[in-house]
Amino acid sequence: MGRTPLRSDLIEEITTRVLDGRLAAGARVNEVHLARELGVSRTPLREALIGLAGRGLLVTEPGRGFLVPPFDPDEARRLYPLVAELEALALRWTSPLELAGLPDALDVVADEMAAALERGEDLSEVDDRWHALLLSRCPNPHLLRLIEQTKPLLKRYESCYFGGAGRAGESIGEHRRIAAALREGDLPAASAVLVRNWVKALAYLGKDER
Amino acid sequence: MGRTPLRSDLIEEITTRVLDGRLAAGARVNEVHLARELGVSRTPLREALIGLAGRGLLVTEPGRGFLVPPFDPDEARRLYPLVAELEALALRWTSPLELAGLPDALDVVADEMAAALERGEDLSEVDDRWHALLLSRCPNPHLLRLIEQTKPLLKRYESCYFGGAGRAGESIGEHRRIAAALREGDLPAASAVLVRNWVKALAYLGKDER
DNA sequence: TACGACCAGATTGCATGCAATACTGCCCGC
DNA sequence: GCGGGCAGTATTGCATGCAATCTGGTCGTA
Repeated sequence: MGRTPLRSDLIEEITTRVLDGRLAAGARVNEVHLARELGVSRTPLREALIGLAGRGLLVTEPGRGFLVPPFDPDEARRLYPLVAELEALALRWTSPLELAGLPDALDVVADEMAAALERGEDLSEVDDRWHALLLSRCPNPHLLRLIEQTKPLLKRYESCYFGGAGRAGESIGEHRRIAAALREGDLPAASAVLVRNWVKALAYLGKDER
Repeated sequence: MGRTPLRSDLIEEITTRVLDGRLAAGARVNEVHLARELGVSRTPLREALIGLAGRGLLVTEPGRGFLVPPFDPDEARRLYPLVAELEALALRWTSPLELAGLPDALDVVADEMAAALERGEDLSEVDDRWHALLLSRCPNPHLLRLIEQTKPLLKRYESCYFGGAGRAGESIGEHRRIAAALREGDLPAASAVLVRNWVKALAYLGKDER
C-alpha cells in the first residue's frame, strides 16, 4: 500500500488538468478513459472526483457523472472578492508578533517574482508562494482550508491574469506595499492593499475573457 | 438507479450521527460495520466518508481509515468567529433591496423560536432556519457553500449551547434586533449584532464543556 | 422533412473480491 | 512484572464485476 492514498495524488493531478484546460470547462469526465490514462482503477479515481466536487472544482450530475463547470463571468466576479476577503480575514487573525517576522521573507519572494517577470516566466507559482507565506502564520486552520479550497476555482480564470505584463509589474508593487505596511505594523493598510490586489486582478480579467 | 446518488443520503445520515454523537468524537469509523448497519456496500459509504473528510467533519489517517475528530476547545474558539465573519460577509453582499424583504419573515421564525423555547423544545433546528433565511438572498453561492460546510463543524460543539435557557432568550432577542436593524436599513448594526450573537454563543459554550 | 420510438453501445453507480497493512492478544525473554 | 516479538484476525485501499441508465443513431410515420 502506498504511503499516501492514491486519491490524494489523483486530486492533485486532476486539479492541474482542470486548471490547464486538459480537462476543458464544460466537458464531461469519462471515468474509464481517465482512469486508464492515469493508470489507476475507477475506484480511487471516483474518490478523487468526489473530493473535487466537494470543493466545487467539479460538479456532479446524478446519473451522468462528473462535469468540469463551464466558465461563468459572474462566478469569477464573485470568487475574487471572496478570496480577497478570506485572505484579509486570515491576515487580521494573525498575531502582530508573527506578522512582524514576515515582511523580509515576503520581499524575497517578491524579488523572485520580479526576476521571473524579467525572464518572461510564469508568475503564477511564485505568486502562490507569496500569498501562502503571507497567510502561513494564521492560527485558524479551518479558514486556511477554505482559502485553499477556493483558490483553485479562481485560478481557472486566472490564465489570462498575468498575460498583461503591465498588470504583473503593478501586482508586484502591491505585494511590496503590503510587506511595507506590515513592517510598519499598519494592518488595515496591508489588508486594504491586499483586497485591492485581488479586485484589480479581477478587473484585468474582464478585459480578455476566453 | 436511485434518482439521487446514494452517497448524498449517506452524507446526510452520517452527518447527523456525528452531530448527535452516535459516531463519537475521537472514534474511528469502521467501514464494514457502518455499511452493514446502513444497508449499503462499502463503496458508496466510502464516497460519503471522503466527502465528509473534505468538509472537515471527518479526518482521514492514511492506512487507518476515517476518524471523527476529537473535540478541541481551541477549534471551537476558532470556528465561531469564522462562521460569524462569513455570515456577516454574506449579509454585506446581499443587496439592500433583497434584505428589505426579509425582516418580517425573520421575525416570524423568531416567533417560532420563542414558542419552541416556551415549550421547552430544541431550538437548534429553528435557529438554523432563521440563519438560512437571513442568508438566502446572498448572491455568492461559493460563500454560501463555505458557510454550509463550516456550520456542521461548529454544531458538534453546540450541543450545550441552548442548554442555558437564559442564553436562548438572549439569542432570540439578538435575532429580533438584527431584523429591526435590517428594517431600518442599518446593515452595519445588523452585522455587528450578528457577529456578537455568534461570539456570545461561544462564550456560553466555554462554561460547560463536555 | 420533422418528429418520435426504438435499439445497441457506452457509461455510471453500486456491489463484491482480493492483497497489503494495521491491530490484537499471546508468548517469551529479561 | 514488564517490554519486545510474533501469529492470527480485522480492516483498509484498490481492482474488478454487473446491472440500470444514459447516449446517439436509425428507422418508421405523419
